[in-house]
Amino acid sequence: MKKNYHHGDLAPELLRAAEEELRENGVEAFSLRAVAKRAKVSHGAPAHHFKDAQGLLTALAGIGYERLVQVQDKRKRAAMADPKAQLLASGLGYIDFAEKNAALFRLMFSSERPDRSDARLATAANSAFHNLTVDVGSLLGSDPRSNPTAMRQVMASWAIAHGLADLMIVGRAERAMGFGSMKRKDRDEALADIMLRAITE
Amino acid sequence: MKKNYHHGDLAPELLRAAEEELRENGVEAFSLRAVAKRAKVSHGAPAHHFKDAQGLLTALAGIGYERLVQVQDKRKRAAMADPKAQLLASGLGYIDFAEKNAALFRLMFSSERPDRSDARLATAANSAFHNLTVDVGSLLGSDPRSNPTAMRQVMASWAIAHGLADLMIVGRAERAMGFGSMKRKDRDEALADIMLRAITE
DNA sequence: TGTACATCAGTGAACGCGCGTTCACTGATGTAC
DNA sequence: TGTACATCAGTGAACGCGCGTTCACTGATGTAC
Repeated sequence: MKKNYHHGDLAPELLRAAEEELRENGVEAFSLRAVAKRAKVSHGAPAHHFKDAQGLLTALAGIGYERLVQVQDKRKRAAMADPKAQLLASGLGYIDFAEKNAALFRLMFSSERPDRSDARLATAANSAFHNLTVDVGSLLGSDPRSNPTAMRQVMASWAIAHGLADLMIVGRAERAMGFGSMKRKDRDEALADIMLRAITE
Repeated sequence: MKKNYHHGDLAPELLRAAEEELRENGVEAFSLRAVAKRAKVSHGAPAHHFKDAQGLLTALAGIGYERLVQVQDKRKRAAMADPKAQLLASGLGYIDFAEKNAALFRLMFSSERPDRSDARLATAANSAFHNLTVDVGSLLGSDPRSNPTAMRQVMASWAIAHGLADLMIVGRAERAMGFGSMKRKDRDEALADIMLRAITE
């Protein structure tokens, strides 16, 4: 690749670098200068693309939600078509994403750094939730948004997947269940069994 | 209170100040100097009681787990004696604690700052988990540690409470369920209903 | 009870560091004519 | 196709800030005799 004075495509490059920084050093140690350095660009350059560190992290969190949905969709396509299997696939995708992108998951759900009032971020975050609502809707055969009981089922499905994901990231589920020594398929089965308990038709 | 050169009881005072800092500014903005300032002590003083910021946060996280168990126990004492009610009370206490101590909860479960290999912290963290195991044990009438299926029930109970708690802190459960406009008792009922879905006898 | 002395628990100045942000600059690119 | 010029997207020096940590110090407390 030619070494230009102008990078040409710095914005996505910064996002990539930011994600790597996050992965290696965690949300709490995140710094804009380190991102610029990793992107091999002076530390003043990001200002031309993102207002500040918060702007960059907000964009990155948004991308995270989009990728979360992608991971879930991939799982769903590989699963059986019946509503319960689809809902489980969503949950497994959720956990899968969290495990493989722990720091990003943290940024998305537990960090104060992204600007949660940002419209694009809110849209991306809601779309993941919306998918879940649809899944539960087809399981129950009704639109959850008009039905408080169904809404609780949505919440239960989300909470158990989210709880498992979050506890797995800290290593607490590992200690309790010993996932580490299990084959991937067995682990998924165990997780599905656990989530299934929170899914009532 | 007399204004002494020696504070006399600085260690607990620092822990109190640290918790206030956490509450007001969040984990990500935590600094030792701010804690010292809040405790009305020079910024060099904490070194006599805690090795560094990590030491202070590790101790604080440990205290958090102890308080979590206390909140749960209080709820359990106020609940019916049957195992299912006890388990639900544990869950409601968990959520209650998380809501009222959001930043501390984050420190305990999602932060990289405490030293997770610290023996006291590990003990405190495990004790909360142990209580849960006991509750599920008396619900199922067997010791979960010798029974993989029961262990999954433990994990399900924990995950749904943890997931609800974490999602409530970020305000996501709020948006879905509208807890804000509910009376405390109704809200607890809704939460119990959701958690109940993950509890199979 | 009094004195000498060790230890404890603070103070505050000093250090070096990485941070975000600003700004004058400059090379590269795109556009008008 | 060539030239002039505006705009874009970088550079790198400079700034002020809060941070953690160190260290010589000093006031308060506890203990031995």
